[in-house]
Amino acid sequence: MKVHLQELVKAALHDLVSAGVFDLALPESIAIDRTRDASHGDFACNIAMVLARAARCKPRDLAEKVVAHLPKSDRVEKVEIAGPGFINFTLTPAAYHSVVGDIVEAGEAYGRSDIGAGKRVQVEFVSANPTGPLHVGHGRGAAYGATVADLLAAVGFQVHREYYVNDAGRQMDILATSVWLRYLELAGETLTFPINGYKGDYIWDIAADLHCGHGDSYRHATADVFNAIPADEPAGGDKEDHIDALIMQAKKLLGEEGYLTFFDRALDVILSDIRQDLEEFGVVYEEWYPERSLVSSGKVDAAIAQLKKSGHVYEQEGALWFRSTDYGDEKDRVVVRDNGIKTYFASDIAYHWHKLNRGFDRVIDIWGADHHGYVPRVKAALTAMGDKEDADRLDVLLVQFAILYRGGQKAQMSTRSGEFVTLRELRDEVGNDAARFFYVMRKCEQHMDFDLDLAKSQSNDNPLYYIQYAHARVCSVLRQMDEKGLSYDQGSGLKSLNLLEESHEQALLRTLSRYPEVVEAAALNHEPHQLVHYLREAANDFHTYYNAHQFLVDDGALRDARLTLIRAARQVIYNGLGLLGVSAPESM
RNA sequence: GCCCCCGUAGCUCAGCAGGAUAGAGCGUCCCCCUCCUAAGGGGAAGGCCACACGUUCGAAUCGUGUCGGGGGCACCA
Repeated sequence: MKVHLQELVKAALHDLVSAGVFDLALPESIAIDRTRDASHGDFACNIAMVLARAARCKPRDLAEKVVAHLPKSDRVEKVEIAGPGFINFTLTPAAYHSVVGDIVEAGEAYGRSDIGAGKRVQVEFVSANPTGPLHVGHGRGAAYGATVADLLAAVGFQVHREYYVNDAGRQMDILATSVWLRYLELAGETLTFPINGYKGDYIWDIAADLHCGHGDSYRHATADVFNAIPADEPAGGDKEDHIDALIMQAKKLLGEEGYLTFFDRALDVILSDIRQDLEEFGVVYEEWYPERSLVSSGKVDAAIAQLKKSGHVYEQEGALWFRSTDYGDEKDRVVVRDNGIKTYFASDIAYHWHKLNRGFDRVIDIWGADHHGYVPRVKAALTAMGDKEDADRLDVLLVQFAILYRGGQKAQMSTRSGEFVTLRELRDEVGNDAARFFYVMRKCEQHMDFDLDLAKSQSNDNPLYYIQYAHARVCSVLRQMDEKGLSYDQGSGLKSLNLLEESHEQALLRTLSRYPEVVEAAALNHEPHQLVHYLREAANDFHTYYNAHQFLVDDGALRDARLTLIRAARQVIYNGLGLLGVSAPESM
């Protein structure tokens, strides 16, 4: 529709210029916007104000000339000039009636498009360290990432969803060591658990499982384990030195094979738990990309070599530094520590470098907002290694924290304390639908207060129920129709749409026609919340209509028309909820 | 100190590639079922869009600065 109006205006301007009325360059694009107020018609064009200066003409006069030269269109009922020089278009009812046909014809595909033109987009999200169950902070990234990915797929992008598994590095060693220490306790040893170890119940579970399977074969006396280990923090030492020494001790006492038994089991159990959790949440991936494969295949070394080749690398005090300040970072960053261990930054560079070389047109990372300082240095490295355009293909979307409130009380979410609220607990409490919906209700850069009581409430306070109820209500009407022995004929309904003359019907039609634009905007701007708000409006239009008019009327043609309309509304709500990963119940 | 996000109705938030009287939900106050689920609908009250300058025909929207809230600034991952 917008395109149609743009063409009309363009044609009018072309006429005016070629007739020599104005001497100006035709604008690249002509803005046609939905009006906010129905008294301004359906669409408005501001072109007269934009061109007024160049045309040396008052906006309203210019607008009048444009209107006079507009080609005729059967979809436009009237054109008015208003305010400072807006050209307002009011569409004919027939123009809106065609929307119903479009929806009926497209069904579940209504709202989908191919503007993505099959371009390959990778969306990497969650990627939480496999050191414990997902908590509610990860949940927001999961819901947001999954929805953004689905939206992009809906508008024609070829989407590759990926979870980067940080299964190498120090945190994993701390995990393996934590499990071993718990195992020792189960085997009968008495020890003081390190302050920096993982203390969650799931560590005990994994340890118990291993103790069950292997008995005491990995048992060592506490005295040997803690022999020559520097003191932990409560004892006046450094907690980092303490845990690092314990890791070394575990590797030494257990040997490579024994150590890997603990390491692999912990990783397996936790990763499959995460995978299952996400699957139950409706979040699935095309690929789980292990950091270990990056290391073992030599990609990290290759990346470092590439970085060296760029000339932006130097050695200082035994460490290898990347001069990221050359690219506007505030300080240089270490890539290889003086003890020879590569930093997390090194594998991250390698991962992203490799990602950009995997043939994606666009790469989207979804990170927690606490990582924002990381963006410039990753981009700096990619720019140094390739060219600027490579780095520009990477979009990093930062998701702010979600804070849970239960009865006004803030919930803990520290992975280390063992007293966090897990995603699974949240899902059990409010259900998958409410969790998915509430997480994407706010734009991602907005700090979010997640009100558990509201998400659980089955009342009109809860926007999710309001939308789902609209869907269920249509289903209910159709059930009533059967019970009353009334007939419905879609073909007749489509032919009788001209009977839909009520203002409520016009309003609903107008809203339904917007759906494809909303999906497109939500996808391209990575803003699922736009779809949430739209669905609420659509549900509102439907509920209002429901209250104002009877659908199951005696007049067969009118009944067919109205039922066709509300079935179209149901389809749009169904499609929209589907994109949000939320169910559309047939009865409530 | 530097960087990121936020500051719109009592509360939670839309609106922000500039546009015509600033919107919704909740809460408050009225009203609507002999009728397809009242888990609904209609109406009222409620705002110097944090503040100040600037750009513009036009600023909640763009720019700069100030103030307030949240977060981040390791040879950790």
